[in-house]
Amino acid sequence: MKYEYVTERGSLVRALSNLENSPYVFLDTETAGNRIRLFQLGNEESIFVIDLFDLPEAVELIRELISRKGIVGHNLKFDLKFMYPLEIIPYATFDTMIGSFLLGYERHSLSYVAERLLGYTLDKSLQLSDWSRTNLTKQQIEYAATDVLIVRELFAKMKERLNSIGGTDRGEELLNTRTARVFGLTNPVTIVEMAFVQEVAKLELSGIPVDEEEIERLSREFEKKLQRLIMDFYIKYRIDPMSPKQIGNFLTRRLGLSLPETQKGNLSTDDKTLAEFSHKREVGEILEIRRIKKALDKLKELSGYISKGRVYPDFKQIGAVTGRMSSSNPNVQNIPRDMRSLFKAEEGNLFVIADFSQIELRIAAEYVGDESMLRAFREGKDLHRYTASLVLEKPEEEISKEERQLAKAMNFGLIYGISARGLSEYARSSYGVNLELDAADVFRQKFFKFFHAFKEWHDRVKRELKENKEVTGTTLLGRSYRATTFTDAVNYPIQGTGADLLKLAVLMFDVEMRKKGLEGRVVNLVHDEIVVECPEDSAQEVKKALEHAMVQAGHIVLKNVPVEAESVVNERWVKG
DNA sequence: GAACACAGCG
DNA sequence: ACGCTGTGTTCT
Repeated sequence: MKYEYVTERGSLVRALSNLENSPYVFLDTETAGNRIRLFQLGNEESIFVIDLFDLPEAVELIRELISRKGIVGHNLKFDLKFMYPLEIIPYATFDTMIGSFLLGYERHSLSYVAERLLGYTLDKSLQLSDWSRTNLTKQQIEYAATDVLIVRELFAKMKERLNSIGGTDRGEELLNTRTARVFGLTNPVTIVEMAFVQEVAKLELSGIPVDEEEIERLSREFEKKLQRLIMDFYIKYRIDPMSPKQIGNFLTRRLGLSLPETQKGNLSTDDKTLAEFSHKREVGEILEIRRIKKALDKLKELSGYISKGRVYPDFKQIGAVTGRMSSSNPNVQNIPRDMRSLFKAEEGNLFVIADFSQIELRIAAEYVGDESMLRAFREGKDLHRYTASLVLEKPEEEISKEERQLAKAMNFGLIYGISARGLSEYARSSYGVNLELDAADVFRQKFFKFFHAFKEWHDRVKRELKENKEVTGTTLLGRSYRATTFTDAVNYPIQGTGADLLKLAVLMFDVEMRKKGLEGRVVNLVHDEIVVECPEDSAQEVKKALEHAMVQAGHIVLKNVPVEAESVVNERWVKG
């Protein structure tokens, strides 16, 4: 393999000028301790391994080069998180790991993808070797160069495959972006995901500010409270309230409750099952203990990750096959609504909090082209109320709260692949609406009579699934997935298009902020919601920029239905 | 250590 | 009924 180990100023200058001949460079880094030791940069002909221990001044030159070049690498989030603090910011990004996700491969490590696409077997044992030693071994340097070589070959293959993904007439605007032009990409969702890598790196570097004192105070308070409740419960009943098994037996024997069975034949004691018995003292006590326990778990989770007043979660850019992100360590996408006030902007800053309203239903209406639902959205109707009035055949003004809830269950069922049984179950457990099975079926049929395009869509998916055992779902920006069950097949394009839209909105927000010279950073993303932290003086302008970006993104993805974003400015992460 | 149960979110 | 992650118990 041809590569050059660069440790002197003269060869550095030659190397970097050699890299000028292409709009992008292949890049990898090796880190020692907390910083970058090696920069491996390559083009189609050459690979240079630049040692920052010998050449600290290379940072300036690399910064200048990279600010004008796209970079191609595997899992670039990792490298970018070291590069951003050095103010090395690429002009565009292409990540072969993200490519692997988009092409639906089952694993995404460089070695797996190289094996799968190139037939190579990689030895990664040197990855964890000592990169801080003064003199690196020849093997280490060669190993460092190899990754870039592999990525270079992967890029060509992957780009071709990604560009051959067809099947969308949306997002033509995206062909004019840096990412599309630099790398020659044509599939809109590929363009979005490749550009989005930088957003995820920034998001992780930003972290989220928390009210540390309040979290610690509540932790202590809840800890004490829980200890007491558990102790009292045990003394009274000689039962461990943390054990579902013991609770199941206890409630059956002592209170004579007949509980349904779980998957493994135990007695179910979950919240939904116990809800109807909550008036009984023992059940009430269990539910109270569970409530406190859950809150304490979340407090502990958060407090274990606080560093200088912020938590720094890991975000997976593609955490679900649908393209949604996920968050962990800590998970900041499942914070209980009544605990969100524990997130507090830094002194002098405020949060701007915005979400898309009823976005999945709007997407569904457009996706299947259901004229009656599209019309309802265009007329600004409350869709749940509207559905209730159609199905129950009475004016919208006369729809009760409970009836609206029922219709809401039906509308959601539509997105998840409705069944009469599912509807009946869901209506009861989530909304406390009692609905017999045959009544549910009548409603379901009526529902499909009014939203006829949904009926046709469901039938088409069922038929195709029967014939081919699988159906390829495609989002409005061209993300695709092979579904093997009906519910997956109908849910994927809807949830997936929602993911497309959120990511595009964040990218457009970034552009908007730059254009207006505003300061502010995205600190959390929760599927249809964007949380930004910015200086308090500019919060109103940032709010406008965010709303604008979200609606503009909406116009790119959805052509036949209005998209609405609701936003507030607040010191804490609450909308009220 | 894996599988399950439970609970939080969209 | 769709998509996630964290914690604790229970089973192997």
